[in-house]
Amino acid sequence: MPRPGKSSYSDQKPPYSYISLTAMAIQHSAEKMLPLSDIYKFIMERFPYYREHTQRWQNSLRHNLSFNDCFIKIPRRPDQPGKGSFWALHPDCGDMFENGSFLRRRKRFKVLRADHAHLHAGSSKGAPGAGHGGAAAVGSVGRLSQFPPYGLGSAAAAAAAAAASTSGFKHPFAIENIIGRDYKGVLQAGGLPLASVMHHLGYPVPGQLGNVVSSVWPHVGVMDSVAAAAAAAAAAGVPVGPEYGAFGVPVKALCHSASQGLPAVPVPIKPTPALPPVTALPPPALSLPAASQPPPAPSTVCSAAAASPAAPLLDPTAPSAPESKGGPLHSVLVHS
DNA sequence: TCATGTTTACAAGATA
DNA sequence: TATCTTGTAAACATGA
Repeated sequence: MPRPGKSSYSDQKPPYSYISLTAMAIQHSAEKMLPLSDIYKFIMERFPYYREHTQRWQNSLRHNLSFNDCFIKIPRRPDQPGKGSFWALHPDCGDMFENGSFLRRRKRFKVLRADHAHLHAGSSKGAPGAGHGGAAAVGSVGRLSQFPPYGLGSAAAAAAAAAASTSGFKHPFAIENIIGRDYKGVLQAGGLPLASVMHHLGYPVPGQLGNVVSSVWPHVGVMDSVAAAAAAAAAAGVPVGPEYGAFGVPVKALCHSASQGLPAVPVPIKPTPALPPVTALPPPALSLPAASQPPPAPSTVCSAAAASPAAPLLDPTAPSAPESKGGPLHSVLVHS
């Protein structure tokens, strides 16, 4: 692992996979979604290594976006002209990484087709077994393309949080996963709104969470996603209410997937070597003004999901038909 | 035309 | 050794 510099890995290739880099960029954004060009920009700004050979790595990155279920494509709103769609993290892409280690996922996030038709539509894609290693290539990513062209934004985070609260699911980029074992006591004095936000979400708030995130992802600021997204949504005049998340996404639908559908099922594999102590990592290269973020309106939260009992983990009757990124979906974490 | 997005294919390294 | 994840390349389609 290259020795990080003051704020970047200089010209060395960062030890992060494209999935991690993309997730960083998305999480760093206020709305928790970015167009492809901004993902490029984020990576190039923070990792000089990626200022060269752009064709190569950008092609790889696009491949990852399309291929990996943990990324979802969100159509632009009519008032957001521009090329390409927004990309966000799938609400259910939980626990892909082990204990917040982003160097290599412990399992691949996969979305099964079943009861998530409301979440995903569009063309089915991804011939099973093709590409990336035969059986590994069971790509079936959810697309939100049948959603009105609103952003997913914090709705994804909200759904993820709701899922976490109801099924023990943890978003891989959720603070709990990212900070892993080291969160205790770190954020006590942070005063960040995150805890209150998580509380609003029904998220199990351990009492002290915070910008430890920036220690694990030194190039990313605090991921106060929900608060930031809700604030951004409010500022943007996006419909926010019981039916819609901060960006107009029908949260009910999203939360349905979390509470009644099949949440991501982390499959324990093995004990994970602990991450290097966070103190060994460089200071964050950037930080978000998270401490000044107001808490989101509770109405953006999928309270139904939060209040519902734990969802059934698996539906044995669910069809196991060839999967693709379109169509009804279950979210599972695949490991064999 | 170019950026974006999808899909297939192969190779290397890690892991069970 | 088999499987899985990741990286890379390339062909192709689509839309601004």
